[in-house]
Amino acid sequence: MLNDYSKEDKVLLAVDCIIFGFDNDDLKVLLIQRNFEPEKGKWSLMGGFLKKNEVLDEAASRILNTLTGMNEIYMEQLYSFSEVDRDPVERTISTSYYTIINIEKYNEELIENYNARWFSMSNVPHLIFDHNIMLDKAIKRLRRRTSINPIGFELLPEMFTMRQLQKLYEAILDKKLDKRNFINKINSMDILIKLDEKDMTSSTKGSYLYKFDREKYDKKKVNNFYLKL
Amino acid sequence: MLNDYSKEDKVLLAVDCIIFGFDNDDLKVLLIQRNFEPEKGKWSLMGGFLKKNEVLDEAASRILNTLTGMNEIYMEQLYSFSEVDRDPVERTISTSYYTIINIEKYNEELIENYNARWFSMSNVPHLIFDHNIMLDKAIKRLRRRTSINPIGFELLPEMFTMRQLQKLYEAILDKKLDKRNFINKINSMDILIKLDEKDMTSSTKGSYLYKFDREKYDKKKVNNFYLKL
DNA sequence: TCAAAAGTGTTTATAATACACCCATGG
DNA sequence: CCATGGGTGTATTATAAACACTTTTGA
Repeated sequence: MLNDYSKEDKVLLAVDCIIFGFDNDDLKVLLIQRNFEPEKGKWSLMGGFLKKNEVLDEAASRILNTLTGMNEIYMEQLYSFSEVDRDPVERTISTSYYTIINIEKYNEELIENYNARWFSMSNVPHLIFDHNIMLDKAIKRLRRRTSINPIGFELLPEMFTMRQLQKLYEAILDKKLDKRNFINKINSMDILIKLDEKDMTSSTKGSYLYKFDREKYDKKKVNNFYLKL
Repeated sequence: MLNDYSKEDKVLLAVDCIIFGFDNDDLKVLLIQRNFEPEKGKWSLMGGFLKKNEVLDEAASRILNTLTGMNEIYMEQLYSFSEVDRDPVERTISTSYYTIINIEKYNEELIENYNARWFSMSNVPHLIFDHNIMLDKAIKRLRRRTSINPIGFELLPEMFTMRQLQKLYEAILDKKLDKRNFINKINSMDILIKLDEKDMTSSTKGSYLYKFDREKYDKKKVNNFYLKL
């Protein structure tokens, strides 16, 4: 008995990227308007096909880079979608990835090439194929993750105020959080450094700036600290 | 601009199944000893290739059925593994699925055809390819899931004692639980029906039998009740 | 001087954990 | 009559949630 790989069916393997962004207020998702068939003119997630010598993580990064010009952004694998007719052209399996990026750091030009636009999560259009399902799964996963692992490093300026951080969490979780409870919680994790500087742009009083303590963060991450919000 | 699918690389897409079982004491995993190349004679997860007109979930069920004869078992997609050289014969992506079954319900004959054996989790051999990594990811996921969603329906006889249920949780989580706290926790979920019958096999006093209240369970499941153990 | 956002602690409620003794029965 | 596993409740601790007033300063 021998496994003869040659008689097995091969398939196309696509990678679709759910790119979340945060603009100080709102959680948004980056969508492209397809200027190619099938479904030309419709909105869609950015995607591409896995190449022969590429692992899925690399493909996801490549696709993110193609659209935004960004590099070295952590992307997390979400799920593999395999409905037989999900792509009308040809049988295609899609492994989806998601990430959340700083909305101000993308490359405008690149985005324009793809007719890309940021959409508020409350205002997402109908997407091609099963992309709405992917997006829905991604936001649920992002919320669950946010409650377990602190996020934010990549999504905020190097220095940020507690208020910005809180707004990020509120945008992801889609609920208001109590200011005092939030600060207590974050402080109890002990992974931020409070700076002497203040950010004066948001109020007359100004608010203290913080930065992440990467070292402490890495040490604690090992045990996956649990953050309930 | 048009997407020409024909110039894209196609790949083999495998599905590997992590089949956990529970034998009243121990959490085990079902492995096969390969009687085919590559890696003939070595231990491995049961797997197969996705067929042209099959979705991944179906492939996973088919593979489980081939090995155990079992049907209609819920399998959960775990992760897609894509290292370029993970399979030495040919580029193969593998989407892994896991499940946990009642160890007494499998079909002996089928299992023998595949030289399959149940291994205690504490005693897993070296597996081919990246299968040890898959297994590790699966057990972690199973543990996390167990803390969030009650499991057990499919893994226990229709009627079971609190002690059996506790042992199942202990086997999955790999830690001892307090008897009284466990019962309180389970009761607070309010998804079990306590029967008048007792199971007399495990002690002289006998212990009450319970069964799942499927209706209540389905109602509550919607909100994903949280069970911390 | 006032509007707008920042900063700050305590109390209450809920959830998790720790813990020990009696019960029933077959051998 | 005793060894074995089954059954039961409370007190303590830890975590989460609710809650309101004062501060600063530029316009």
